[in-house]
Amino acid sequence: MTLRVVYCGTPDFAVPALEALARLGEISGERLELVAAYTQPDRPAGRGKKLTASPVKQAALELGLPVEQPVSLRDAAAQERLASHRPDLLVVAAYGLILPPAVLEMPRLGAVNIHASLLPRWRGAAPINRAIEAGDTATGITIMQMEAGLDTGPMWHKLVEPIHADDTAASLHDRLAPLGATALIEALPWIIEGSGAPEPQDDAQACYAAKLAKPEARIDWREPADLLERRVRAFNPWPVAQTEFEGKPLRVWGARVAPAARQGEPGEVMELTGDGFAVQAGDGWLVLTSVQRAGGRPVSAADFARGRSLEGVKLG
RNA sequence: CGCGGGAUGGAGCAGUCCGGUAGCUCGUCGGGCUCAUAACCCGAAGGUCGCAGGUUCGAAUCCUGCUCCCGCAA
Repeated sequence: MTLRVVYCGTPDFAVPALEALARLGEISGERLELVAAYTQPDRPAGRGKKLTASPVKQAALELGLPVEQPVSLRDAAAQERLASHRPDLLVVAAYGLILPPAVLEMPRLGAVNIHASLLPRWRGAAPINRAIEAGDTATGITIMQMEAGLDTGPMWHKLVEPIHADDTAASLHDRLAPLGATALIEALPWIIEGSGAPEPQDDAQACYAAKLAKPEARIDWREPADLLERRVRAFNPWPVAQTEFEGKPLRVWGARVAPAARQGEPGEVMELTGDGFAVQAGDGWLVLTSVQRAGGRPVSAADFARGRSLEGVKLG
């Protein structure tokens, strides 16, 4: 008996699970065969707008898997194409395309999703970032059976991962991505054998992780320092918390909260510290420790402060 | 050919438009002051100004080509 698996994913987060599946070989006495990788179409990206393949596509090609990149799975042609792979199971991780009911019902075992939060908390597109922004002390991975709603399906498995005080979206992502692979492999036997029923989500506990948008990266200095500090971490590595210095964007890669020794205008540079410089926020000071101006590489805020007079300058 | 910024002693920058052998804030090293100090004072070392070519009496500065780094946009 062979279990035919189609993998659907796009960004880096989805790569470890794909590679883990490829390594698996067999599961529950069945031969596991990855028959195709679905990923989003190549997009113009980077300077020069060169067409760029998604991380999942690159990984799939290295694994020698057939790659499919439909623009949508809503139309009959794309669905027929998928059916031609005769999947027994769809494994989905940050794919970025909507899977219509016809697709979810096509494989014998349906579709399972690797989601980077402890559902029902943080359903949606940016669970890692929103967990940090909200100040959660733990998050994790949920393996769930997909249904028509957005991340609403019953849950097969969860693994918890603590969020450290200095975690950025980047560092947390790098722990969750392999954890997602682990969780998937652990849950796979139950899914295949249908042993035990997945646990339904309690909708009353649900909250949504809205997709990140560039405009919200702009720092509003009237907001409290502790929230700004969390956003700095939540928006690293993208879109990166940002303010304005001398009329040009200044990205903030690192910051910490400090009590206000004096009260200034929101955005005003209050004093230089050993590790950077303190800026007046709505409540308390935000000490910037790592910044990057347009055209430059990220530098420590202490370095940035050398060769400029910053005190009294207003950011914003 | 998407738009744009940058490359100057160990670090961060100024100087480039208006060519004339390099400056600032730090760091480092030596000395001094001090009970003491990441504070202060004095002094020193350290740069073929990204690479190659051109113009010129003379190029960090002007022209051409190249390499590398980065912001916007996606």
